[in-house]
Amino acid sequence: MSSAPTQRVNRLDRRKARTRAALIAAAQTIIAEGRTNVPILEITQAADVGMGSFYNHFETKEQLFDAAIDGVMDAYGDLLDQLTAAIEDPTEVFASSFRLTGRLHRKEPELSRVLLNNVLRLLSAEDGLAPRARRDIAAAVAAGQFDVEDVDVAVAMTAAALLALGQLFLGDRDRDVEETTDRVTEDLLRMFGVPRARARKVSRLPLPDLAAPRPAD
Amino acid sequence: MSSAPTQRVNRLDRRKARTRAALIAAAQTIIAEGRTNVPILEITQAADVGMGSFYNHFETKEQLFDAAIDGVMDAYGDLLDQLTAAIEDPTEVFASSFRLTGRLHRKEPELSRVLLNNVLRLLSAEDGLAPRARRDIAAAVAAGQFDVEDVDVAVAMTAAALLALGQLFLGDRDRDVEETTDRVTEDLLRMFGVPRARARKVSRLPLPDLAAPRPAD
DNA sequence: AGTGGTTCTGACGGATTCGTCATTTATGAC
DNA sequence: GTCATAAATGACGAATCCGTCAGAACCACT
Repeated sequence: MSSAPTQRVNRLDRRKARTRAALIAAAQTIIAEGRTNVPILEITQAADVGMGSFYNHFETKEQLFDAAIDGVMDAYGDLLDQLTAAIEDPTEVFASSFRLTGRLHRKEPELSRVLLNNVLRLLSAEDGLAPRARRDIAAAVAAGQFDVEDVDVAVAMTAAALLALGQLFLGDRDRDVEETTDRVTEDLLRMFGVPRARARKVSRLPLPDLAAPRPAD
Repeated sequence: MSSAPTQRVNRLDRRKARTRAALIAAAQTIIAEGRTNVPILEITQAADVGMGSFYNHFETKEQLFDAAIDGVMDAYGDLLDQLTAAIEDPTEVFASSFRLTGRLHRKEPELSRVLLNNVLRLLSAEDGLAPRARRDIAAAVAAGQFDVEDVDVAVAMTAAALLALGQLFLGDRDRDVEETTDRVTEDLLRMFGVPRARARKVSRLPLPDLAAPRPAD
């Protein structure tokens, strides 16, 4: 991106976007704490924004929460795409994404809790991560590496496995995240028809570093 | 007056239990509709019970909901045990339970929604279905039929697969429940180390009839 | 600096919900 | 039948929460 002083247009728009972002950010931390059902006033205070501002941007709390979760999902999805951009082999892309997300349950506990507290959304085909999983799986199928009859089932099983991992780590803090995640990855790959030896190898490849995802400001 | 034989136990206790049961039953249908957040008054009215009675039995709505969900889970778990009591082979017990529960997403949509709306509880190791799954899986492992290194992982994957099924059926009403459920069952079994041929066969065996579960009165 | 448009703000009235409590009803012992 | 106890009941005051609105603050443009 070139350094263009585009501040010419919209200072007003930027102000509006800023308070909207503040609301969303506040909502994200509140969701991460599992405490939906807070009064609107508490959200606006956490966002350091006037009470009335809420209604300038959203009509209901649910609307705000939806936007907040979408934001988290999209930001994380973008990060994943970025981290796996260098990998060409479809199976490896899938495996890497899954393994990174499994590790995220420990590295980013708040993000993990957002996932767990919004399971249906994660499983649902519309939002955030599911389309990316579908894309990756479809690519592997097209390349003749996965043998799955029904991509939707595969997507659902992937999401489900992710949740299962999160729940496992939540209930047993001493569990080895890398070890467990990689083994489940291997199981998943085998479930998708990848030969045993290759499944094992792919799920043990070195991983790119997972930095903290940065929600867009 | 004249006859006082088997009137042993307190009529008072029975009255108390009855209103408690009424509250729980009302809460169950409300939960099934996905509408937590109703005022207490609405629950007591649905239960045909005085407003004040609520506080004779519970301190918070969450307490009531917890009891209600536990009740549903236990009732369904008991039903499952009953239906699979005649089967001796551990793998078949596991597969039958899973397949029955998959079908339940269509046959008992309300129960299905209870599951989906309370995912974390279903996944959690403490309550309801998870202990039974653990028991069945452990039995299959002990019999040398499952090759899983970590029973907790297997339990979590089972629960997650169940949720994935529910979500799939919710999002695509035309999807074939039996077909999809049985295929996922087969995948799960193979993931647990069951040989391909046997996995396929076991996940296609005839099933006992799934009648509507009857919560204890 | 003036003007018109946009967003921000917090206080307020109205509505909802809570939890208590005095009273009533059902039960059991005598 | 009388008394004592446990549970049920719903009306009421307290508390919470919502959504609006009138004015302040901010911004672009001339």
